[in-house]
Amino acid sequence: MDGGAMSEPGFAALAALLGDPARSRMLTALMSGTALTATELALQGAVSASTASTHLAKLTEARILKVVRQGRHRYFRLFDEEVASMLENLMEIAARDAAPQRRRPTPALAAARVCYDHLAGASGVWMVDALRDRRLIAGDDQFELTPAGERFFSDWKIDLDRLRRARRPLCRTCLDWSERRFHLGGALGAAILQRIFASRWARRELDSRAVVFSSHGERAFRALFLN
Amino acid sequence: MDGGAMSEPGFAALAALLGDPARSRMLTALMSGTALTATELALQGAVSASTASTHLAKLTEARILKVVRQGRHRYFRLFDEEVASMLENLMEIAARDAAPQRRRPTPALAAARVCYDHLAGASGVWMVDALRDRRLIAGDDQFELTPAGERFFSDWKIDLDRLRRARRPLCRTCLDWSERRFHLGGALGAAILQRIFASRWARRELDSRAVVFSSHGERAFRALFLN
DNA sequence: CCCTCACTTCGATCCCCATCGAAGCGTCGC
DNA sequence: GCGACGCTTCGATGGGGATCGAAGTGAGGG
Repeated sequence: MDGGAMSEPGFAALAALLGDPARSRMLTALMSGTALTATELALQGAVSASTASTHLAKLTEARILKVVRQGRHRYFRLFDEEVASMLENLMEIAARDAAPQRRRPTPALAAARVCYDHLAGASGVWMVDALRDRRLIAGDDQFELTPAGERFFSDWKIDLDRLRRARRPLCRTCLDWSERRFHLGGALGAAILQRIFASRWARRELDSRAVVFSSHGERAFRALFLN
Repeated sequence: MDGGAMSEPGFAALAALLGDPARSRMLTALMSGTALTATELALQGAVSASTASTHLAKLTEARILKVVRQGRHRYFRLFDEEVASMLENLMEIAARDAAPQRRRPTPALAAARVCYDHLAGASGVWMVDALRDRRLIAGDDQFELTPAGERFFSDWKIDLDRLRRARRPLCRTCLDWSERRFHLGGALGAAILQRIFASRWARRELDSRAVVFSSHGERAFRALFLN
């Protein structure tokens, strides 16, 4: 005998983790980008607190989630954008053959949705196009802020220095699998979405990743980049 | 009662399929882009023929694989580039936390590897850069052949008309997760790789996705685009 | 026309792991 | 401090599915 266990590709263990129904429900909930407590996730996963606990331990161990203790709560988030992106990818492929009749995701979701903590979907790639047209960002596959962009976002009350001090990259390309295009992730992408919510231009649909712009908000959002 | 079964996100079933060790070994073998018979895949998966048969039926049903009968053999392939790309993505994330010490894939693999049926890795994105520098292809996120490119590939004995007649898109961007860049997929990407092999510039490493250029082949390959 | 070969279907077995309740352990609020 | 709350650990249970060998189907080959 050669000693037993047959080698197994690295992605198998990862996929197996994602493949459990309860865990997948938890992850879907976390795709909204919000941090949730273990109890909330147990609810989302439709399992008991103890079961949820073991699931969350495994997901954290595998670096799919990260956890931060706060008082007697434990808040879980997706580990980072790359994990979020990978999940989007998986969802896209799954949706593809699950429903060959109605292909695209629900229109509302396609138009604007949150990917972890930044804007994705049609609105997300539209914004990238607009930013590049105005030369506020540059680069094809690796975005960079131009001097003009620097001024633009400072004027819009986004504290770029603070963002840069964070460990997280300022600009990051994040692939949108439904649009087959990049949108803007990273610290700046997150800050922009926060600003959009703070300005009440859009609100997050409850228990969903959809982002709904008010008609005024949409006008303001577009005007911001078009002028 | 609401009828029992708790709803489960679409990607869970997909991930569960990818999560089985035997299936993951089969899929890894198919990532080389070659079509394999059920028996060969049983060997790769290290399971009996009967077990492999049920696995392959499930993977085909889920449109992860497609099958073509040829005599008394059944040849299996990955369903399409998108599936291949999704698997690459998954591998990338899995590799990330599995081995935080040696991050990158083995240098040989990173330098040039086959992604389903076209060139990926550093060589793949290098080629895209070169093609764009010479204005043979255009477009940031959706490649298109320029008139110059049209002539170039015709001169290089690639029958573009035949490629266009195929149901498959000519140019397609395929995201390279190790390089964080696009490389060229689609019918043209596949034709280029075939040409590279036919010219003996490179050979495929056995039972691997690595593509090894000969020193002469590498010079020829680079010269082709640089001149 | 048999025999082989590639593959599938069937039936039985078995193991992994998701699941739960109960009990344990911190942390907060009073 | 004492309860209440949030979460984890433990032990026991059960079910889904991976696995195999044996038998069945169908396509070639001599």
